[in-house]
Amino acid sequence: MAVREGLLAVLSGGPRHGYQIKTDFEQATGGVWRLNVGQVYTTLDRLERDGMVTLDDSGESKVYSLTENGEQELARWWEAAPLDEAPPRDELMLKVLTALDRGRDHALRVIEAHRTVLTSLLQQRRRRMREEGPLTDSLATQIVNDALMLRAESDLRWLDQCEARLQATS
Amino acid sequence: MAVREGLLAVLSGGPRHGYQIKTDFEQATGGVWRLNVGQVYTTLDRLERDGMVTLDDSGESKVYSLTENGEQELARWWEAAPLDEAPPRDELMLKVLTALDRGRDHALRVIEAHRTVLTSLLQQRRRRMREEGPLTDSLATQIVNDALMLRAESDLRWLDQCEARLQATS
DNA sequence: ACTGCCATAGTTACTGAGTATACATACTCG
DNA sequence: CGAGTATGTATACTCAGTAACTATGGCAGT
Repeated sequence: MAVREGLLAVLSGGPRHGYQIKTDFEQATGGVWRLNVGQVYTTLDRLERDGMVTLDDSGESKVYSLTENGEQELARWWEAAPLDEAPPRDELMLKVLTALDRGRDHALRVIEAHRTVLTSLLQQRRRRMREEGPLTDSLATQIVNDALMLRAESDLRWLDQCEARLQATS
Repeated sequence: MAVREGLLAVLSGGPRHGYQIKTDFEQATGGVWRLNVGQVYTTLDRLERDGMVTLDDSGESKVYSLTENGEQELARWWEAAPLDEAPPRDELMLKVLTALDRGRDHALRVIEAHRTVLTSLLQQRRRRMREEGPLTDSLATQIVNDALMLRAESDLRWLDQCEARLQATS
């Protein structure tokens, strides 16, 4: 349920219609998260049903606006940190864990393969960031790239740690 | 599509029935990822439809086994690193990005709130890991905890970096 | 012996996330 | 002027995930 709140956030900048919400959302995320139009409209339908937005159908196009409820919901989302939530299912983690079930050696191979790819991916991103980033990228894009790189670094560190733990038990 | 492959991975350990697949999967992930039974069976239905597993209905309970196709698919999944994939939608990132759209100050408040919570969460996990971990936890649980802590650290570093970038543009 | 609880085993119906595609109109570039 | 592209909306579909139900067998306590 993140797109839902994302759309509310866009609408907090003022009423707009579906297509515009989509493009605004994509721009806010520096273009990394594309939205399918269909998803926007169905999500808006649900938001309307739940009293978070209202629809003005009278003009040419359908214009959505935030309601009081919607604003409160949005404010809660921005403030609230997800303390108790179950950790998001992570594909890399799942791969290693299931591979581990099939034996230490298999897990080590999976770790190695992913480390190689992740490393080169990270280097590419670093280079791109150094060369073009500061000149061409918006603040949003820079922030997104920071996140992607830090995430990749953290994944790599984790792979190393997994390997260490596996070798300790051999 | 991670549960799908997760179930295949469990089945690669030998034929078993739905409920057992569920419990095995949960055990493999150190108990952090619970599966709803319904999801297991519907996913197995799709896997059967796609020729990844076969169902033996003759006995008391329904026993699923991997097919050739299923094994190949699974091997591909374990080997292949997701190079070109779109970055996973991350709730924290989305919060900060949309908040940024509503103004620098708002973004700074959101960052600050999340940093506080994340920091204490991380400390809790660190303490738990130091005190109980090595004695009671399985290898899977330890590995999962590693991932959660590294992820939290990376998120914190990212929040710091966001703040720095925001203050640089003020 | 009975009762209630828990684990095992499976089914069904539902919501929500996400994709593909169809169908308009309008602008714009060669 | 026509082809392509941007804007705008709608609908049908698959997959992910949850809730709630049935049913059976064991076993713990009274």
